[in-house]
Amino acid sequence: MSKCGRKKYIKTNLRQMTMETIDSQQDGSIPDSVAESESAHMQMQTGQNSIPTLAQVATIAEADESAESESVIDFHKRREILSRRPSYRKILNELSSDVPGVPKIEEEKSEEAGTSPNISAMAVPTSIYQTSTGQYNEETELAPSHMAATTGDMPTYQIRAPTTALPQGVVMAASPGSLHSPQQLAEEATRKRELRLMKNREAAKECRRRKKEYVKCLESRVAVLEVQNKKLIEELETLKDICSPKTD
DNA sequence: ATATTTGAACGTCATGCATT
DNA sequence: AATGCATGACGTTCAAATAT
Repeated sequence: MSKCGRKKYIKTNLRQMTMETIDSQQDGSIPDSVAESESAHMQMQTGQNSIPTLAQVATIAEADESAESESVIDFHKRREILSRRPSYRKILNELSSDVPGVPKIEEEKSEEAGTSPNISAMAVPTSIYQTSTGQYNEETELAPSHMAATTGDMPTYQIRAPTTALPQGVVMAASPGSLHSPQQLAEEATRKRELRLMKNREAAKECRRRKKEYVKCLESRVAVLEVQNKKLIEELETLKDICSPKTD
């Protein structure tokens, strides 16, 4: 790891979560139906009635850096506090059913249908790593250990078992029953894992795309409502003037 | 000019939910 | 119950913006 220290990540996440907290608590900044469905959904799913406060998050961040023996407990505490938030797609679709002007996030079935059946046969080399700029590098097999999140240490790196045992893009059609040797079983497990990761990778991309769409949608709705609000205020002022003319 | 911060995007894991 | 999908959370990387 070069310039990215762990504190930075905590800080970054803290900032993000703070913004979320502020956003969700601002009066009027979120349409009521959204806010209601968010909180309702949150309670339904997690049994919690509040979003973590800044102080809570800060405490968590500090606790994260404390003694190693407490790290597992901290991790679970943190998990509980940072529990799942309501699905934005659900919120938007609920919103759109209430408000005719709000478009639904569509499923893009045509695209999905084109890709998913062939996904297992896609020849994506798993030893290639795509950078954020879109270029592909040879993967160095250095993967961040997720235990780093629980220990509070600098992220440790573990050497991954090379995933190049199989020719990538070649999907073996062996049924589980035909696998005998431990090596074959291991290969099958690796293949399944790679397939799962690839599918999840694609799902995550799609999910982010939808999320961006959702955010854009909300932003445009805010813009529309602001204009509407302004007009109504102006109208109110005009009516006030008419009803109570100045007697000078 | 260099260091630091910030924001966006990514891959992976964990988990809730719907379907089979 | 098993399975697959969708998505929140997390850690990581990179580039642009900002501070020194």
